Amino acid sequence: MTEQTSSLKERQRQERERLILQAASDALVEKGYDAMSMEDIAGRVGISRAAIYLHFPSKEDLVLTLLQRGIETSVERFDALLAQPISPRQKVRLLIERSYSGAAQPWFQVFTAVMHSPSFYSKAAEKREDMGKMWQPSVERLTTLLEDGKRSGDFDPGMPTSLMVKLLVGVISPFTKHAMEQDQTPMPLIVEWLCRYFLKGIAADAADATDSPEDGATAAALISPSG
Amino acid sequence: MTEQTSSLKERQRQERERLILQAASDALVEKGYDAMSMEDIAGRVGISRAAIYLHFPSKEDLVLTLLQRGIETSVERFDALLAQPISPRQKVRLLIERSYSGAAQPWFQVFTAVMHSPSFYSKAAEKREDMGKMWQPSVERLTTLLEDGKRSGDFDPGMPTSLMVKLLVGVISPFTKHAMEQDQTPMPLIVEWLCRYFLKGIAADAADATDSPEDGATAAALISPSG
Amino acid sequence: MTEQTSSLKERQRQERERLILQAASDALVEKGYDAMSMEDIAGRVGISRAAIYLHFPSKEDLVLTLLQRGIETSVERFDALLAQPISPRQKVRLLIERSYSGAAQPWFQVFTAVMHSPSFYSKAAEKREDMGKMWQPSVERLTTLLEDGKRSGDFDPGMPTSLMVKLLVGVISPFTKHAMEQDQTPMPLIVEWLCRYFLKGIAADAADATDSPEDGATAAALISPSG
Amino acid sequence: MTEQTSSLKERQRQERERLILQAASDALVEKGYDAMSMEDIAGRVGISRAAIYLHFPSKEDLVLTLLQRGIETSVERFDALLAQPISPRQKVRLLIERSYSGAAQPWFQVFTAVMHSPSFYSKAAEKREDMGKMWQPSVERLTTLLEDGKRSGDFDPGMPTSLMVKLLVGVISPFTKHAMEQDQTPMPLIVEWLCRYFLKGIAADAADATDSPEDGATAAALISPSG
DNA sequence: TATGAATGAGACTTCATTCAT
DNA sequence: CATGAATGAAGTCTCATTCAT
Repeated sequence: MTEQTSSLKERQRQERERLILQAASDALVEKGYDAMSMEDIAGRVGISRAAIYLHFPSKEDLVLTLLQRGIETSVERFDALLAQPISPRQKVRLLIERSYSGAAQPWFQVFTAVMHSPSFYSKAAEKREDMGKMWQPSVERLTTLLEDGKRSGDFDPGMPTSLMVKLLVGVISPFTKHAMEQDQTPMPLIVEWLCRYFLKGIAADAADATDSPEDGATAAALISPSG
Repeated sequence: MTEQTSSLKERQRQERERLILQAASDALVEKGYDAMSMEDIAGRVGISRAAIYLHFPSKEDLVLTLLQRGIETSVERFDALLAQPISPRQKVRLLIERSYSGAAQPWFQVFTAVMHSPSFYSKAAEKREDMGKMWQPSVERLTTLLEDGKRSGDFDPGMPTSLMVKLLVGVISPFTKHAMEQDQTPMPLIVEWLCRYFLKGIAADAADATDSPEDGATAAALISPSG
Repeated sequence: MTEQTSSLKERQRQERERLILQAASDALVEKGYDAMSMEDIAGRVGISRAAIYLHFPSKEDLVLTLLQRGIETSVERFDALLAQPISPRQKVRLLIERSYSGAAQPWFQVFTAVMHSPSFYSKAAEKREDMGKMWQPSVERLTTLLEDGKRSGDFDPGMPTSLMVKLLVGVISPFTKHAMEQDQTPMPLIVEWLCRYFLKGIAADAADATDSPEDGATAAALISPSG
Repeated sequence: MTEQTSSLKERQRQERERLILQAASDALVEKGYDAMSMEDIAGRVGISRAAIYLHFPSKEDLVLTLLQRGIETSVERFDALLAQPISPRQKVRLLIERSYSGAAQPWFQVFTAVMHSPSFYSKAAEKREDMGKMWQPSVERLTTLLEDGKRSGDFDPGMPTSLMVKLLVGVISPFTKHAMEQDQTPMPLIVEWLCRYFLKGIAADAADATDSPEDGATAAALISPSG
């Protein structure tokens, strides 16, 4: 019986925790890390500030947990996508399209909101060695995807994969999304153009489609002829 | 003589003001709007908090001024660049390269830092109608540049220019810069790859280099066949 | 049980609030609105500044509440006095005597202290339409009292009641009280003389006890012969 | 020559001082002591804050001087009035009427404004033994006037003169004036009624017009039968 | 467990006052 | 003589966090 009770309580506890994280997520996206107060969160959940501390030891840890949960979810979705029997180009397309669909990952917005808050970033850096490690799993998946594409001849094998990853992240980042949403162009078109843009940008050069000799002459020398 | 005196004092005053703005700029990039305190700024300059108020009526106005000054400077540099007798592709290259050079526009970082602070953004929105209007002049210049490139056949005439502008801004944004700086690749190479990436991404399609029929079949239909 | 608990907490809360208001009252009378700091109040109660904000959203609201509570109490006492089966003259006497008794209404002092603070007055005017409306109920009672006296032949029916009210308020105002307390004369005597002064001052003229023709000749013409 | 120069400079200096005092007077009446800032004064005169300190060592002293000058002027006017060959009743009338005339003594408003600022009052009390001494000359004149009236049979010889003085001061105080100005009654009528009120209030009792035995029975016993 | 109460630290801002020029 | 510049002290208010109930 104790077990059942405990289990029930535990479930309630986790539900509470989920609600808090959800509220924090909303508040974070809406106000940013600094401007978000514990009262904001408590108010949305309908509990007292103090109750939050029964689940998380500090505002900082609360947000850190939020990120971790988000990443876990995100990685699962990544894996599902990557497991599909389609070409790397198609996978990239799906990834971008999904990022711009309405029900997209709110966690990504959270992540970005937090990344842009130096006051959190510096604090967190002290506590957990490197927040960047949370990226790791996602980055690994993207890396695999893009290298698959290189091998299949879709993507330029000369471009460092780490750069490609960052560029892809840039395309699907909520910051870019936010910027695009301001545009008059209908969203489906925007997404289509984004896909084209990114895919062309990292595509393997068709034949010798290098920049014409006039521009980038010097800089281009830095890169071994991409053939 | 009074003129000289006045001029001297005025120069000193402006110098002080410049120092304050510089300090604010640094603090802003380092800590973000909310976490930056007036004491942070005063400390860097070596004056008292109260002294700042001799130059700016509030923290908010100080940052607003910072943005305006930055934009003015930025637009001038834009114009100088655009006036050069080189191709649009070359101009875009220069623009990107310059953004990643050491002495690049810190104002851009400031702008981005501020854009990511909802607490400032909302306050400022009340005061000055639309902070977005400060972007206008820069956006206009980029628009002209990119449309020139379309006419010269360098850039894809099918892609909406407003999208191109946003993509270019994304490439030279301090957020992207920050991400790139984490990469192991030497900076000059990164920049070269960035240029290629962007220019290829928005390039006019060579012949019929559309996506192979397999991918984007549906979505591509949204865009009139680029042939 | 929960009810009792709630009731207990609520009672404690109200007690705290009362203590804060009391302290604010003292500080206000002693220092005036501007010079009174939240620290002054907190210190008297033995709590921290921040604790005050758990009860009142701002200094201004705290004082506003103080006034409202005071008026409510005051009006109740007015009503009790006016309900007594004595003549209007007697009621006026009682009113004055009570104002000068030791345990007199401190709220009146508060009110006056606040009325003399332009900085509060202007702020409050913005918030609540007209602070003068808080006077209304008290003024109405005094008006009724004095008009009763006119009808009973005790008071001069020629003098505008609104003037009488203001004169009576003047007599019982803490400013007058403060002045009187500086006098050497024993307080009971002072009060007796005050009563006589006021009652004679507003008394219906016995017979034709108008000013002798010599003085006020011109001005007196303004007032229709009080017969 | 030095003398003339000195004299000229001295005159200019005094003129400046006068302007400062005038500005302070205005600001004081408008904002009260605490809310009035040195910048308020400097701004009205068109000089810098620092310049004020060339004439007065502190805000406190500035206001103290303001009071002294005001009293000096006031006493002169008192003397002129008292020297007139009219009855005490007439003199009181004139005094009241003048207090309510448009060009009345602004210094009185200043005095009251200051009296109502405990923060100034307490500070000043520390510096100059007793601010009350500044009243002295004025009080002496009023005392003389009222005792003359007692001797002439106009005023009640039983009422302590010091009380009469305070009551008279109350009638002509700017606080009363302010209250009266809120009334609908035309000002000339108000003034006439005020005169009547005060004169009747302190008048010698016609015959035995004591309060009817019912009221004030006990208290009245305190005062020796006014016959 | 959950909460109301409490607080210390710190934020922005104001202001009387001083001083070098 | 007058001023712009500077500041220290103080004031109002916010917030993450703790703790007794």
